Amino acid sequence: MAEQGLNAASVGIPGAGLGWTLGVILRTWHEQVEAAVSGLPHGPRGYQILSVVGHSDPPTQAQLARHLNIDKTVLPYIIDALVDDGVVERLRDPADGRVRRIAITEHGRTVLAELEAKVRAAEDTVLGRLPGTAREAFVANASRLAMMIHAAHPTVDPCLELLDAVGGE
Amino acid sequence: MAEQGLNAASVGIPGAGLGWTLGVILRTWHEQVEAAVSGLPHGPRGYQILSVVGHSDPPTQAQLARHLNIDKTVLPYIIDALVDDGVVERLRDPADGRVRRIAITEHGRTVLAELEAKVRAAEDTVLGRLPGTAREAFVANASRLAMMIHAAHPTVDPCLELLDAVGGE
DNA sequence: TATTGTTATACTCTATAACTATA
DNA sequence: TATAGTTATAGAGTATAACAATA
Repeated sequence: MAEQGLNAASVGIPGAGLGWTLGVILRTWHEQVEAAVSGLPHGPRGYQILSVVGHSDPPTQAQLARHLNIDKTVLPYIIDALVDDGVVERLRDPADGRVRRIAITEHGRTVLAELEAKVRAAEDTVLGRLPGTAREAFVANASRLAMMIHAAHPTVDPCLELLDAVGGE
Repeated sequence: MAEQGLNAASVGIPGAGLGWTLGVILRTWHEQVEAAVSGLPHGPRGYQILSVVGHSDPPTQAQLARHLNIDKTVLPYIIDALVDDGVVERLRDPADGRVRRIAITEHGRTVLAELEAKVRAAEDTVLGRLPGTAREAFVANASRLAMMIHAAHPTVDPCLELLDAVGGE
């Protein structure tokens, strides 16, 4: 019981490489944000949807599924819960009777504003351990990398405008 | 069907913030590494265990579970599969009859060496989109952050020696 | 009494398939 | 024929609870 940690011989491969590193950070983010957005249905998932819907023209469910990498078969349940909560609504597209566009409601905007403040605070507790410049560099590099990956992925939406705005190659 | 992507209005919150960013990167890592280590039981999970065991003194199962954030009840199944594969073995600890220390076998060392080369290549396809300096900065910052989080987490192993080697505060 | 390892069970999340309505 | 959305079902992954062995 004296020794609880792993031997220092693992310095060469801290934890177990990049996957361990990203896993630790993402898991912490998830825990913090889950606590921050408790109340909203489906926690971080529901928040991500509300956030996208709140900052873009009403997307279709298929677009949301592709963008957030959520299976299209689980989206209806989450959307239903968010509609019941009164933060989003389903709009019929006059141009295409098949699609349902997800729009944020007025109430949803106020909820989103509150949650964004809480999430910012939650992310501060995660990233705040890094000095300012390192933190900014980390977020910028991660964003850039994720958007390049996302843009290159054949099955998901291009998001090329975003890429240009950030400087992908 | 003309427009497939999301509106550029979401530039302010690319995707849906930090969670989206880390999720995209980690998911891509997982896909690539899963393909790279196919053959080893339990894919990336099995690889992470083999990697830790191959680079440290034989840890107990409880230590492995805490370090890799795997529930202690699923570890026996994974270890069983790795033992059946002949890459690790369970050793009894002379000092404590309860614990089973997991050690890599000779065969396991050759398998690990091969897999590490494949994983390095897989990670290159993930991170290779970033220019060299940005990539190094990203990995260094991510590592540092993850180790600080890990060290601060009360329920997991301290790993303080690792932290010192990298420069935590 | 607490801890390591194990097993069995239940629960959650995700993926598969099939159906409708539109195009 | 193909796509958007929905539903029901099956599977993988994860957590909960209980147990034996040891400290």
